[in-house]
Amino acid sequence: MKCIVDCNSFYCSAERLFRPDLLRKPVVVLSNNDGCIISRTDEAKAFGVGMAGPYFMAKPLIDKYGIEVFSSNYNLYGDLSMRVMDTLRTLSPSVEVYSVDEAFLDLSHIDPKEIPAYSMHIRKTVEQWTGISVSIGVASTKTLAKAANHLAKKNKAATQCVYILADAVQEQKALQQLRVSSLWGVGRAYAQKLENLGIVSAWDLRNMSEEWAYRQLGGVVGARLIRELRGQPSIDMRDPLESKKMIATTRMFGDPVNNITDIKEAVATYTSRAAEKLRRQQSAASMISVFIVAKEEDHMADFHRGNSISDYTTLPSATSATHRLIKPAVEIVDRLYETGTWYKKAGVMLSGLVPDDSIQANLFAAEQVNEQRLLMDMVDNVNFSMRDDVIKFASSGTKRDWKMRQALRSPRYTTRWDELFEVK
DNA sequence: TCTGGGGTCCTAGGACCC
DNA sequence: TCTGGGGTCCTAGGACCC
Repeated sequence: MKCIVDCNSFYCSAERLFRPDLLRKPVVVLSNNDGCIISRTDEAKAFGVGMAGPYFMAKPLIDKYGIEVFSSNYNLYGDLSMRVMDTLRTLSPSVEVYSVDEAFLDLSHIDPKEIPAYSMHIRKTVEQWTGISVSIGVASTKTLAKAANHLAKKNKAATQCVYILADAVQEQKALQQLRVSSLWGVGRAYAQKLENLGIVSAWDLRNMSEEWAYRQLGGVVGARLIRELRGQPSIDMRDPLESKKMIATTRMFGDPVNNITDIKEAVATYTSRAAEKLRRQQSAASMISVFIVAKEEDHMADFHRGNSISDYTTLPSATSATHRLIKPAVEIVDRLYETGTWYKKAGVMLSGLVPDDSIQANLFAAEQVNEQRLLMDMVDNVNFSMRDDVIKFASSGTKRDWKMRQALRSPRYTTRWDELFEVK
C-alpha cells in the first residue's frame, strides 16, 4: 500500500508553532513580495479567505475578522520540513519527499490489518516530535492515496485526519464523493473539459477507457491516470537520489525597475542563488537562460503570461562556478533590455545539467578548476553557517533597490542564533 | 496600486541525416 | 523531372504539481 503524508496548512502551522497564542485563530501566509495567499488555516478558510488569491483582494476580509498575516519565512519552513521528513524516515524504509510539506511512504512492510493503527501512529509521532499536524491517505496507488488524503482533510473531525481505502468497495465509495477537479493530475483545463463532457465525479472518470483518456487527457499521462484510479499502480516511488534536471531562480521585483544596472544586479544575485543549488546537488550546468518580464499596461491582462522575453547561452564547458555563470547571464541582459521599458520580474535558469567533475580534489582536472571548486565550497560554507550572503559577488550590488518586499516576516527561530525563540 | 516561485512530463513540429 | 521512409535531436508550448 502507498501512503501520502501531508502537513496541515504547513506554513501556517509553522508560524503557530512559535506563537501558541494563535492556536485556534485564523492565520494566513503570503507568497514572496507579499503578493498572494499561499497557506491558510481552517479558521481563515471558514471566513471565506480563498487559496492563492491576491492579498490585496482578501485584505478587507482579513481586517474585518482580525486574521493574522505573515510574509513567507522559508528558512523556518525549510528547517521544519527537514524535521518532519527525518521523522518519516524512521517509520518507513521507503520515503519519497514529494514537496516541502508532503511525502509518499511505501507501507508494504506493514501487515494490511495493521495499517489503520500504523497510520495513526505515523500521525501521532510526527505531531509529537515536530509539533506539526499531518493528514494521511492510504490506498493501493499514489493517485488513490491522494484522493483518500483529500477526504481525510475535508472532514478532519470524523476521520481524525486518516483515511484508508482498503478494498474496491471503499475505493468506489470514495471516488463517487469526489469531483474530477480534486483529483491529482486533473487541473483547471482538464476539469473544465471533463465537465463539459458530462464527466463529473472521479468515479465517472475511472469508468472511461484508457484509449479514450489517451486521446483526451494528454496521451500516456491520461491513460496512466485511469489505471491508477482503477487500483493498478502505474506511478512508482521515485529514487531519492535523483537530481534535478533544471534549476531556476526567478523573482518579482519589489517595485518595477527601469534601469539596466538594477536588472543586472538582480540577475547576478539570482545566478549566485541558482549556482548554490547547483553545487548542492553536485551538478554543473552547460546552458544558462535568462528572462525578463516587462510590466504590462493592462492590469486586467492574464498576469501569468506577461511580456516575457528570454535568451540563452550554451557554455563552452559545463560549470558550477558562480563567476563563470554570472558573466554570460549579464551579457544576456544586455541583449534583452530595452531602454525606457519598466520591468517587474527576472529569472535565471540552469539546464543541461551534468555531474560536476571538478568536485574536490579531482586528480584529472586542471589545477585551476579544482581551485575554483574549493573557493566555491568555501563561499557556500560561510554563507550557510553565518548569515545570508555574507560573501557575495560585487556584481550582485550592495543596495538592491529591486529586492522583494517582506513586511510581515516572523523571526527565523530555528536557523539564526540572533532570532532564537526566547522563553521568559 | 497591489496577483509567487520552482519544478516535471509530454507532444508536436521543424531541421537534419541516411 | 521526379521525390520515400525512418530515425534522431532540438525547441516551444501546454498541461500538471505544490
